[in-house]
Order: sequence, then structure tokens, then C-alpha cells
Amino acid sequence: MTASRTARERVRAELTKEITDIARRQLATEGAGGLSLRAVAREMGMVSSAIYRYFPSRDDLLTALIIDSYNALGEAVERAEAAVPRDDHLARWLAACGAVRDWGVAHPHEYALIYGSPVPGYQAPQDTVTARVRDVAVLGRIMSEAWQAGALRPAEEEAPPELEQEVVNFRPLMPGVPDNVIWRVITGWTGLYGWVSFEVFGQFNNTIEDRGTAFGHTMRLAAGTIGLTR
Amino acid sequence: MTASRTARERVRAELTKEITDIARRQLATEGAGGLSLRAVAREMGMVSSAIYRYFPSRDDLLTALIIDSYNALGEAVERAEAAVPRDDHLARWLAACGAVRDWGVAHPHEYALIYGSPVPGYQAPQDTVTARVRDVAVLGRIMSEAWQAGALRPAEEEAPPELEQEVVNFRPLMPGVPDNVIWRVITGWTGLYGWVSFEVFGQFNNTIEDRGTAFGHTMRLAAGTIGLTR
DNA sequence: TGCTCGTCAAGAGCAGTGCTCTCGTTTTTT
DNA sequence: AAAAAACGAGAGCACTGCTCTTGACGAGCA
Repeated sequence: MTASRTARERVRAELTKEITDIARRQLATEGAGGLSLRAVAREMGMVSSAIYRYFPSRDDLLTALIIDSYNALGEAVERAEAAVPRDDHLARWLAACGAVRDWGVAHPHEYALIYGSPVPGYQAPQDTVTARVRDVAVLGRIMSEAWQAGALRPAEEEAPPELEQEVVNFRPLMPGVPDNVIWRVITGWTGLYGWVSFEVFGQFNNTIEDRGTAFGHTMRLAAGTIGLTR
Repeated sequence: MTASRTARERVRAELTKEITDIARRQLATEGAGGLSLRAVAREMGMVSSAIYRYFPSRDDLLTALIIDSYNALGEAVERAEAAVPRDDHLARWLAACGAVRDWGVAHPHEYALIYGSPVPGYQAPQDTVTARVRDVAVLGRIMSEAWQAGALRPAEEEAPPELEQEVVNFRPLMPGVPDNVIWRVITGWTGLYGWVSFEVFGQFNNTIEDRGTAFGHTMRLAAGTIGLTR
């Protein structure tokens, strides 16, 4: 009986996947604003209302794409970082940062979907939270291990005590490390995405041309300032 | 004859201003995606096609709003920075950063318009370039004067020579200062907007609650790492 | 003063969107 | 075999940006 039920559910899963695939391709070429349920349906040879059997609204389709994008980015970061020798914490950090940039430049519309302006209302945060922290988890792990290895420069400034509560959501990612390390991760994390967002969203147009080299220098600079040394 | 022509042009200018005002209000409440020419026309008691006498397309209206937003943000930054004693470079820097954050939090949709995902096609970059650099000009001026006053910590790392060409567009804003200062400005600049974008776009939801205090700490940390000391 | 000519608002209309509802058909469940 | 659920198709609603045409008004020239 599972087989018979699976018969229907299998074609359902296949169609669902086909919808998201076509939608992802449209998203990559047209951008989030140009994603059209009717166009997806047209390309599938379906009628537009049939799509609603699989995604109750356009936002739900977008949410699925958002989760996919988070996972794709997170996987790229994890893979790039895993290819670096464990004891070279600076190189691991730079590899992770470079992976974020490379992925963002290669998939600007997907990047805009997850790090740009929130599209319409809000996306469900609960569904995405597991996929969303993969990148910062990598960054946190690098800094944790650097700290445990004694490879981290001592903190120049301690966080004020009233901020102890604020990093509570980061502690599970970096168990045992002092708060000042967490704050340095946050600083590097936000700085990384500040650069990548500027680059992907065109803020460097006609301003910085060789962005790859400039990015590398800036990240090396920033890594040094949060305590990662060669 | 100028008077009679001005009579016509004056009402034209007034209507243009009324359109942008209503559009800005719609933008503030609905977001860029919800800005509708027809709704603007409806609120003015006009018919939708009449709007096209004043703005040839929706994107042109958006471009006008973009320039307005750049100027509003730039002015907020300039004003906040001007209120701080000249010789306290760190306080000036933090005031400028705080102004960016305050403005972004207070006007999230306008902020998204200029620092979020680029909306549809592209906006005209030439018209906006003068308004667009007001914030970074302030940041650059602070660091320049700090350097000239000898209040800047010496650089830890020099930029590689192949990057000399990349900062050519920043030199007019910071005449006479060495490249490493410019790179530190760029690092602080991108880091600042990285934080603000994360905060405005909801990346800190359910993660960091007292964002004002956390922002202050992070900016103080980052200011220290680019050489601004108390 | 009278006559053009450019500017303007209005209206109809086109193509497109997200989404809803209904109606047969097919598949699964009972 | 009968009841229930899932499904695709189609029509339709309200909305969008945008174009084209029509008619009125006012400014400049003869």
C-alpha cells in the first residue's frame, strides 16, 4: 500500500521539483521580481491554477527558493573551508570568505533573495533557521579552534557586561569561547557581507574594478584586525 | 514671457513634487514593490495616464526617490558628524556611523531602495553619483583629518602595489593621505553597511535583540581596528 | 483680436500578474 | 464497489504598467 500511495506522491514530488527548478532558472535570469507563476506554468505546459496545488502562493515558492539558496551558499562555504589544512586558521577564514563572495558574484539574484531587501511580507523564519546559519557556523568554528589553539591575538577591548545576553544565540555555535571572540566573529561576519552586498548590488560599479584582489586585501586586513594572524 | 511660461512650469513643478511626496509615503508604508503609479494617481484625483506626463515610467519615479533617499541619508550623516568637536575623530566617526544606522532603521524601505537588491533593470548611475558619495565623503574626511593630526595608528599592513589603481576614485575625497588609510576607510565603510543591512533586512531577528548597544560596541571595535583610538 | 500650436487630463484598451472558484476526471482510500 | 481525496483545466476577478486617441485649455505669433 505504501507503493500505491507512493505512486501518486512520487509524481507529486517530481512535479514539485520541476516547478522549483524552472522557478530557480527564472529567478537566476529575471530576478525575484520577474518570477511569475504563470510563466512557470506555461513552461511546464500546465495551466496557472494547477501550480497552486503545489505551492499555495507565490511567496511560498519564493520561500522554497530561499531555503535552497541558503543551503547552496552554506554548502559552498563548507566545502571551500574543508579543503584547507586545519591548523591554518587564517587561510580557512579567508577561504570561507572567498566562497561567500564567489557564490554571491556567481548567483547575484539568489544572493539578493537571501541578503537583499526582504521581498514582500516576511518569509517564515522557522523553516529557514537551520539552513541560514551554515555560513556563520563555519566562521564561528574557525575562530573557536583558533582560540583554542592559542592562535588568536588577545582581545583589545572587552564587551560591556550588558551585552552578555545578546550573544546567547551564538554560543551554541562556539561553545566555551569568551564573548570577545564571539564579537569578533560577528564583526568579521557583518563586514564580509557588507563587502559582498556592495559588490553584488553594484555599489562598486565605476569605483573599484579589480574587485577580487581588492576583496582579498580587505578581508586579509579585516582578518588581522579581529585577531587572525599568519 | 518668462512669467507666463513660469506660471505653467510652476504648477508643473508643484504637481511633480506632489507626486514624489505621495510616492515616497507609499514607498515608506508598502515598500518599493508596492509602489503603484495608479495608486499615486488615485490619491491625487488624477487618472493614471496623466502621471506619465511627469514621469515617463515607474522606474523614473523610483530613480527620483532613490536620489532623494541618498540625499536624505547623506544629510543626516553630515549633520550628525558636524555636531561633534573637530578634534575628537573617534567620536566623529561613531556619530557618522550611528547616523547611518539610525536613518536606516527609521526608513527601512528607503534604505532598501538604495542599499538593497537593485530593483528592476538598473537605475541611472550618472544622476545619482553626486548624492551617493556624501556618506563615504564624511567618513573619508574624518579619517583624513585624523591622519593629518597624527591621531591614527600606523598601518599594520600595506596594500599590495597592484591595488594602487583601485582607489583612484577615492583619492579626490581624501587628498594627500596614503593608500593604507583609504583602505581602512573602505573596510570601515563596508563593515558599517554590512551591519546596518543585516539589521534593517531582518538578519538579526531572533538573534540579537538590543541592536543599538550591540551596534555601538561593534562599531567601536571596528573603529579601533582601523586605527581610530580614543 | 483671431489662429495656430504645444501641453495637459481623461478615457479606453492591451497584455500581463496573483489568486479564487467551479467542474469533470482520475486516483486513492474505505 | 462506493466514498473520498487529489488533480488539471478553465473562467473570472481585481490589479498592474503602459500606449494611444480625443478633446479642452492656454500661451505665443500675426
